[in-house]
Amino acid sequence: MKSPTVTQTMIARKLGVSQVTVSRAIRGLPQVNNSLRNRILAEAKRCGYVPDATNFEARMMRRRANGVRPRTDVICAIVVDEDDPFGFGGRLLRGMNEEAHQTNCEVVILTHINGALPRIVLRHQVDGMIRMLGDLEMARGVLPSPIPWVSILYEVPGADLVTVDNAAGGLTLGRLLAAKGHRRVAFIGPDTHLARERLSGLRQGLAETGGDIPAEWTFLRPFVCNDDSTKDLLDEIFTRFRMAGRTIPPFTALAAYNDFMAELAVRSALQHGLRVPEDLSITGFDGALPSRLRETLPLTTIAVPLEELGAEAVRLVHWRLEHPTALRRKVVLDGQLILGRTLSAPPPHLPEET
Amino acid sequence: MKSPTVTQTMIARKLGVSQVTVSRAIRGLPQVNNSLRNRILAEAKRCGYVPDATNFEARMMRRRANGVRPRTDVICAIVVDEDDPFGFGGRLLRGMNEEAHQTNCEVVILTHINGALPRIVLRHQVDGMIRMLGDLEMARGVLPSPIPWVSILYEVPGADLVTVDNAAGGLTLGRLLAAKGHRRVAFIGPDTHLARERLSGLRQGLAETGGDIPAEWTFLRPFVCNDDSTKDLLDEIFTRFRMAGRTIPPFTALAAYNDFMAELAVRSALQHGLRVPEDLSITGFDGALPSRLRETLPLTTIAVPLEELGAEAVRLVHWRLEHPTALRRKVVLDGQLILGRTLSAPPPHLPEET
DNA sequence: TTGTAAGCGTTATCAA
DNA sequence: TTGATAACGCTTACAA
Repeated sequence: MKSPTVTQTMIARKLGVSQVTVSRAIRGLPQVNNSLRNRILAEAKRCGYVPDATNFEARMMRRRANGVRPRTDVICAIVVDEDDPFGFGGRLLRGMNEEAHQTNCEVVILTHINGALPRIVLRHQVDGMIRMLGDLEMARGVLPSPIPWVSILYEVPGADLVTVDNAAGGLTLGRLLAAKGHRRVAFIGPDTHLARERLSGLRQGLAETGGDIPAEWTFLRPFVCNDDSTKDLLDEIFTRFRMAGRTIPPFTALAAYNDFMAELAVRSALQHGLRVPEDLSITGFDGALPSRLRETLPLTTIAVPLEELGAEAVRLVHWRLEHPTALRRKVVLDGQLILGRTLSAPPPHLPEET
Repeated sequence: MKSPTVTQTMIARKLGVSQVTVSRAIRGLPQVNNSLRNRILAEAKRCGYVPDATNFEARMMRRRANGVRPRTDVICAIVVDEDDPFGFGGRLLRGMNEEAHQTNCEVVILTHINGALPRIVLRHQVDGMIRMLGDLEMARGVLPSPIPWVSILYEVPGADLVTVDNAAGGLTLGRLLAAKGHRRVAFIGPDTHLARERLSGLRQGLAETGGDIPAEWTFLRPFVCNDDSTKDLLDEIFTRFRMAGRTIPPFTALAAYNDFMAELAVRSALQHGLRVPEDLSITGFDGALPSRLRETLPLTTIAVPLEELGAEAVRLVHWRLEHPTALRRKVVLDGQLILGRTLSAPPPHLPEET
C-alpha cells in the first residue's frame, strides 16, 4: 500500500554521479556516456524507478515552466448518464481504444458531469476531450475548456466534429428506392437535426426520378427511445390507412430514421398483414447490433462506421493538439449501404398517384 | 486554448503581501486577518485562480513531502472490453456516481487495460480502483497496485469485495419453490462460482422439505452470453423429455442462473407447448432491465441491488483509505425477492417420483 | 497576524 | 561528457 518513492537523486547517490546525469540517461538524451547510461538504467530498473510513477507532478511542473503545455497522453471521453440501448458506446470506445493504443495514448471515460469541469480536466491530466453520447447541454457547460474538444455525431459550438454524412446516406437510400421504382415514400423519425438530414437526403434521391416523401407521410415525433411510442405511432399509421378502406397504405416504402425504428416498423407491418418487402419496402439507418429478426429478414440500411468514428475522434484530438489555432474542423465519414432483404420493387397493383 | 497560469505569487504581488499569506488565506487557515483574507479571496476570484487548476502538481508534490499520500478524490472504475448486454454497468455506475457525488469525489472509467497499470493510476491521480465488470485475469495483472482495490461481485485475491449473497438468494427461491410444493427442480446456468453459489442455496432451500435439484437435471455449461447456446441447451432439454414419450419434463420447476436465461427458458417452454407456470415454474436471478416479455409475464426472481453495490464499492474504497492496514473486507448485500408470475404450485397430474 | 527560508523531484541553462 | 545551479508553485517550519 505504501510506495517508497524512488527518485533520480537516490539513484545518483548510489552510483556516485549527479542527479542531472541520471535524468539525462533516463530521458535518453545523447550526451551521456554509453557505459554510464547502462549502469544508470540498470540501477533504475533494479530499484523500481518508473518515470511516470515516481514523480509525474515534478516532471509536469518543470515542463510547464518552459511555457508549453506538456502532454499527458490521456484523452477523456464523456458519456453523460446515457443508457446506450443500442450499444453505440461500446463500438465507439473500441475504435477509440484501438487508435489510442496505436498512438501510445489512453482513454478514460466520464459518465457524470456536475456542471463544472471534471477534476482530471481541471488538473491538466488529460490532453483533450471527446463528447461521445448523451446530453449536449452538458457539453456546453463544460465547453469553455482549455483543451481540445471533439464531438461525435452532434454539433457542439466551438468543438471539432466527427460525424457521418447523414444526407449522403439518405441520398444513397433515396436513389436506391427510386431505382427500384418507388415514387411515394413515408418517413418516420424523431424531430431532430440528424433525422432531418437523413430525410433531406432521401427526398433528394427520390426527387431525381420524380419521387417524394410528402409532408403528410412524414412522421416526425419527439424522440423517446422506447418501443411504445414508436409502436403506437406505427399502429396509428397502419390502422389509419386500413380504416380508410385500403388494405395497404398509399406509400410503397417506409424509410425509418434508424434501424431500431425500422425493425419495429417491420414487425408492425407484418402484424398488420403486410408482406415485407412485397407490399411495403422498409429501410433503416445505423447498422446497429444484430437482432433475431435481422437474422431472418436483414434490413436494408446505411451502416454507420462507429469504430471508425471513435478512432477518428482520437486522431482529431491529436491533430488539434498540433494545430491549436487552426480553424474548427469537421471530419465527415460516409456510411455504408447494406443490402438487406427489406427493399424490393413496389407492389404492381398499387396505382401510382400523382 | 491557452491557460495563463495564475499563481499565488501573482496574487501576492498584486496585493503587496507574501505568497505564503495567500496560500493560507486560500486554504482557509485560521491565522489570517479577516479583512486581508477577504481582499485576497476577492482578488483570487477576480483573476480566476482555481486551486485545482492552477497547480495541482505543485500542491501534490509538496504534500507528499510530508510523508502522507495525498488524496485526489478521484476513483477509477474498470470495465474491461465488456459488452454489458444487460445494462449492469449503467446501474452500477449510477450508484457509484451518486455516492461519489455525496462524498465530494469523482469516478472515471477505464475500458481497456493494456497489461500494465493505467497511466492515471501509475501517476497517483486516483485514490482507488473498482473492478466492476469484465475479465478477472486483467484484474490480476493490475493487482500489485499501490492503492485500494475493490471488486464487485467477483472475488479478486487481495482486493476488497462488494457482492450479493447468492446463496441466500438461492435459499429464498428454494424455500419459495418448496413452499409451493415443488420437490424436483432443474437448474441451468454457466459453470461458474456465482452459479454454484446460487445453486447451492436453491438446493438447501428445497432440501428443507425433502426437495432436490438432482445432478442429472443440473445443466451447467461454459458461459457464453448469447442467445444461441442457451437456446440450444433448452431445446435439447425440452426435446429430450418429449422424445422420451412425455409431454412435460420430469421436473416441475426450472431455476435459471439469471433472468436472461430464465427469460429464454420461458420462451422455450412456451414454444414446446408447456404452460408457464401451470406446467413448469421458472425462476430467475438478477432483476435486470424490463423486457417486453416481462411486461406480460413478469419473472419470479431475486433482484440484485446494483446501484447499491456501486455505492457500496465507493464507500469501501473510502473506508480502505482510512484503514490501510485492516484485514481484507467483504461487504455482502442481500438480493430482494421479486414475486412475478412464473412460479405457481406444480401441476397436479405429475406423479411425485421418489 | 505576517513573513522568510527550505524543500518536494524534475528539467533547462550554463559552465567546466 | 558531466556537473552545478536555478526554477516550476506550493506547503511547512520557524522567526518576527
